Amino acid sequence: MNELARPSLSRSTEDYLKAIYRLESQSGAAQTSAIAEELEIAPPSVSGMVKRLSESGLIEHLPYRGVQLTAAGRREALNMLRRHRVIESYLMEKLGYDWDSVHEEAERLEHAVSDELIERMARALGDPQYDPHGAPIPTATGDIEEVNYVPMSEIPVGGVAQLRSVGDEDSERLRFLASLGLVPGTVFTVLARQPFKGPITLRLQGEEGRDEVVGFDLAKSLQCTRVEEEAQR
Amino acid sequence: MNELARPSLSRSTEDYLKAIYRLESQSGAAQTSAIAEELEIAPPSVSGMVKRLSESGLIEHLPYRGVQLTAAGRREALNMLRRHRVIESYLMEKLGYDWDSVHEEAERLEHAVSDELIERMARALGDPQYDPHGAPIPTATGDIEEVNYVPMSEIPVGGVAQLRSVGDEDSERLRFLASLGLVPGTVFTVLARQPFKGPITLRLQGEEGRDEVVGFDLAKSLQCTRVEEEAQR
DNA sequence: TGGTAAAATTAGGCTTGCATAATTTTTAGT
DNA sequence: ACTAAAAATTATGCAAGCCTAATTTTACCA
Repeated sequence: MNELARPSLSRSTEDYLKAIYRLESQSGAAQTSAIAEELEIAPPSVSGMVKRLSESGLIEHLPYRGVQLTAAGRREALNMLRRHRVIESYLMEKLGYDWDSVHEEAERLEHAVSDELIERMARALGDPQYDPHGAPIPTATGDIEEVNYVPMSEIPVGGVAQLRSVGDEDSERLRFLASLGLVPGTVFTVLARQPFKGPITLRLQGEEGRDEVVGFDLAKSLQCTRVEEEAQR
Repeated sequence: MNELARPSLSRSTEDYLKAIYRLESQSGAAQTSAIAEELEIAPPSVSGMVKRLSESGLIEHLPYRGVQLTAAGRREALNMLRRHRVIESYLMEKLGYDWDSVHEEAERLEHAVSDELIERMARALGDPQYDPHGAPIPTATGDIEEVNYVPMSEIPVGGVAQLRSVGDEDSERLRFLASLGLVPGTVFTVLARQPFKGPITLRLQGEEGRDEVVGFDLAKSLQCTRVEEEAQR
């Protein structure tokens, strides 16, 4: 309620909340070891921090069971997500950053900017709903669009889909995707799928004759929406 | 020489270097107690940090005598100054901040931005030489313009001068200055000076009939250059 | 030159956030 | 149900940075 009295969380705290949010979204729960791996920190360090976070009322901790964000914790996590994604959008749009290099810069800036600066950046961009990697940007009030994407790895042969979201963390991976023509918005048809988690062959729309092959694991991380077939004819 | 291998200083370290640089510029030397006052930290804490900084080769410490930046320390301090001033310029120019509110935001951001982002911001602004408060911006190579300003408090009655630099830290003070029409670039004539550190009366150029009175202490902090009299006739 | 005030440092303590080693709890397989 | 492996926690310890209280050094003045 009180917008002013933000005790301002530590950088570490903010990173923990982000990691827990991500784990909760992906797998429903956040285990100590998973947090440790996300943050590249030893598990006992996580145990210690979890105690502090739960004493601050940002998470709820069931010992030996895992951790959940409280409403307050989720609010902070979404705020960080907003910061990160607005910053990425701003750096690309206004300062000429490449999509494979914004993440690192945003990772540092998100802890330093004020809410006011974020709102000014967002306004300067026309309040975008998605960041350059296709991820939805939470609103200033802490709402985030529920996305219902399907991984490219699950689209059957003959299926037509549009790439929506690619994740922003690995810049080499992003450069590779760009070299394949795979950016948010790209529409493609699945031409073939090898069994045993084998590669997937795509035909990209609008680039006559451009076929590309994508490994299964990579395809699993590419979030897509199905497209009506007739729209492609 | 190696641009990549920056161990990246802590926020605290960066603040100490900035404070020491400022004190060296002003009074030639930096004493423990002066650093403590600048940073609003207890003197023994400064003693402790001074030991660490001098072990890192950023400052030279003569016990009980004071502290001096090494070449490496000065380089870092100037880099921080550049960051701060480029950020202030950018926030005002591109994101609509007021000149009395940029300082606080820059104070946090300067520790988080990369050199690359600073260069991109500077380029987007056309590589400005001065920040919005009139302070010279060090170059990316660590050179800073030697300014030779005279405090408004030392300009004799009848003297004509141009306000150059006002300092950026106190936002109330900045709002007050703006309300008097005193911003970098303002040209004025000293109409009267009371003795015993009394107030100074100015006539502002170009705003017919606008006379303002400024207290001595405030005038002492307003850096000006003298203007040829005939240029004003 | 002695004595005191100011400045600086040392001594000792606290919190945050990390680590490793040891221990406890949970999970899963037979 | 028992037991080994996996997961989590507790026990300790460390560095950075801050604090207050006590001590040392320097500076200045009569």
